[in-house]
Amino acid sequence: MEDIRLTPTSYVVLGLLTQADEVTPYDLKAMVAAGIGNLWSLQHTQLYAEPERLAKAGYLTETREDGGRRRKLYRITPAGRQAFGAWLSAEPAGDLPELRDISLLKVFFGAEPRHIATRQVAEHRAKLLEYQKLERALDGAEVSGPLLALRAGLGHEREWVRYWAELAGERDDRA
Amino acid sequence: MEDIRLTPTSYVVLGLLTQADEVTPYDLKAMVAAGIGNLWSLQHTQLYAEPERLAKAGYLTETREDGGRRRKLYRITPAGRQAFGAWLSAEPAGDLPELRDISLLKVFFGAEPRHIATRQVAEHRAKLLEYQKLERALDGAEVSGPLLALRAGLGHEREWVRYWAELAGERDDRA
DNA sequence: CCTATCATGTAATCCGTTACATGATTAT
DNA sequence: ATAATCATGTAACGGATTACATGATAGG
Repeated sequence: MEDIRLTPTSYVVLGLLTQADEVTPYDLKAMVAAGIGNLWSLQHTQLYAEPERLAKAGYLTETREDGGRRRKLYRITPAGRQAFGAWLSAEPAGDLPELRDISLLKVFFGAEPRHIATRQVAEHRAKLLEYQKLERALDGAEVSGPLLALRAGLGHEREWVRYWAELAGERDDRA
Repeated sequence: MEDIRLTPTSYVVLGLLTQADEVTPYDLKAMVAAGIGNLWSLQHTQLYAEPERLAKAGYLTETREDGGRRRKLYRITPAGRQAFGAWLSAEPAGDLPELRDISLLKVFFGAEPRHIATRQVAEHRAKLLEYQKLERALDGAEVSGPLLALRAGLGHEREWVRYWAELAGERDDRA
């Protein structure tokens, strides 16, 4: 039973496992894609490595299928639930997120904004549409964590569209 | 002369070096703090490691002071300028930035939003004020990369304030 | 049948973080 | 003087990415 440091990646995995029964890394991949991936994405290889790490520390159990592919199956343990619950209700640390946007980095360093902006507007508009579709899908259901998070995404995508549109000279007054 | 992969960190360092003559890692630290750090921060240790890496690959030259502390001094080479220029004018890859906000992650997974939101509003308001002060400092100067990047920061901070204020039940209609 | 794409994984590399450490300045 | 903070680094570790690889399934 090793002692490991829990990272955001760990909590994403633990969080998903609290909502599922027993899953394979591939299931996790699908779950990530279905939701949190939009705000905190993970490479598929991490979805193999991280559960293994968590299992070694006692937060998950690892079993293998008997027949066929003998895939690995993970399930959260009480210790895992406990650790996740503790994190969930703990005060988040005080550091604010950074934009860390490559395009913006280039603008900062003097890249021609117009060109970059035109493409960025298009991409952010596409993302915005995707989110709006997702929002409609959640319409009617009661307010949930995923819905609240989605709304944050919507707000920021609108802001990106507004920002890049202005830089592109589009003067779009309504995102 | 090793062959290295250039990361965003590399470009931040290269970019700063195009604007300065000869600097120590500590100078870099100050330069990062003065601006770029708001959208892409770096640990101080990276400001020791990364220039070394870049120097080994021929993008920087490394010299040492003769007297006193014998600090390391870095200067960008033509190869460095070339690499930076190429990156700057290259089409940014298509992947959009993610929010990657721990507080939002907790909300997604069902943490009580009200409590988290109250604190987040305060912190984002503080950041917003800081940006507004910075903006005033740049007032009058012509439009520059840093100013444009700052405006992106302002927009997103306003959006965060709006978002968290609503979750906190503040109903603030004007960020 | 053959070819893409999906599903499932392992291994190596390496960048970034964490931990540690100490010399120089400034404040009290 | 002494404490505190600033300045300047080194070393180890580990999580995340990259590269590689192969079995299953579906489409043509």
